[in-house]
Amino acid sequence: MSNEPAAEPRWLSDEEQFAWQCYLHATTLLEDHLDRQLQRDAGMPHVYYGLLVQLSRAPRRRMRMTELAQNAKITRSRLSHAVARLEKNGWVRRENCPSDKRGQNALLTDEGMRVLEKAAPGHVAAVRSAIFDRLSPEQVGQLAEICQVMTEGLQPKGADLPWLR
Amino acid sequence: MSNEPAAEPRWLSDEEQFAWQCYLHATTLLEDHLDRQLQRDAGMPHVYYGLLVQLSRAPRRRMRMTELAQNAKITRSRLSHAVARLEKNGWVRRENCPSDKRGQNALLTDEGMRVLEKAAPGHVAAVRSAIFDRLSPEQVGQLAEICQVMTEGLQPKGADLPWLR
DNA sequence: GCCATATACTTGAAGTTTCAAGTGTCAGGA
DNA sequence: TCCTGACACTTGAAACTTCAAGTATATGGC
Repeated sequence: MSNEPAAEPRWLSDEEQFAWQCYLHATTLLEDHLDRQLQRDAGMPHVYYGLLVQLSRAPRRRMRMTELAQNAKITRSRLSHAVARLEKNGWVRRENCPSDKRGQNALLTDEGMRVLEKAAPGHVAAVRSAIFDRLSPEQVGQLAEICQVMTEGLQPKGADLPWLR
Repeated sequence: MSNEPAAEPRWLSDEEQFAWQCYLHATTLLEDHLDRQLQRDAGMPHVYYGLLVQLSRAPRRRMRMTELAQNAKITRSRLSHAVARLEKNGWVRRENCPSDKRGQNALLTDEGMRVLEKAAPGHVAAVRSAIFDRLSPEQVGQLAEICQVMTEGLQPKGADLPWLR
């Protein structure tokens, strides 16, 4: 009968509102902190660093663009721009995908690997001191569980079709 | 004796690494989701919406720029640009602070209030369906606790001195 | 083979954020 | 009073992200 955004919105309870505020503060402060740390120590923002990490873990240090974007949870467009920048730095290179002429692989160069290895200790230290050195093992488990639930809600079933917009 | 970034970095354990991955995925997907939802339904990104919310809750719907920036956990510079944009939309106005000629108040206009009220239900619904409708009450408490701990680590003691860079 | 549609990726412009540098005001002491 | 340094905020340029549109290849009928 009705197709509207809900007759009466269910507002957040006090507990929920509080948790939401805490969440927003913590996540923005952390992202900010990591961005600054990496920009200072490695010359790139956090997301770009994440891309290098993904590539470093991939089979031959290379990955299809779309797969990389999916793993990093960013749009293809954003990845295109990011790789363009990383390529300019000489940390990543593109190569044509042999099996699909539409496709491109992004691959981590030796220099990119060096940059990554150089930046990693500082980055881990930052993540540690912000989170894992402060939480109990139970809390780490709780955090993982909570985030998994959230991800499920945001990334429907098959998670392939309306992929990110 | 040594002043280096740590002789041997303590890497993350498997559990920690897993939790970290979950965290990154969940937070980027959520921020993305909310940005799109609000951009579509209210014509502004999530952070800007947060600013309007803060103002709507302030005494006379107005607040000093610095205080607003602190509450929202963003830099003053970012706030300046954001308010400039919101002002152009007619949702916020600036006024000189009577007691301090250096200061400015940002204040929510009636139109800004209307936009906010119109957007709020959809936003709450989005937050709900992504988080609070999926977590148990215990998990909500755990999340708040975890985020509080993180925030403490990122926002030192007095939290006023080296305030955000 | 040919067509329609889907997929893989790129591009340019507009919007947002960061960074460094700038203006003007305040507060305390010489 | 006149400094000096701190504070409140702004500004412009560069970097990054988003959005919509574009190119090229693949795939599944017909």
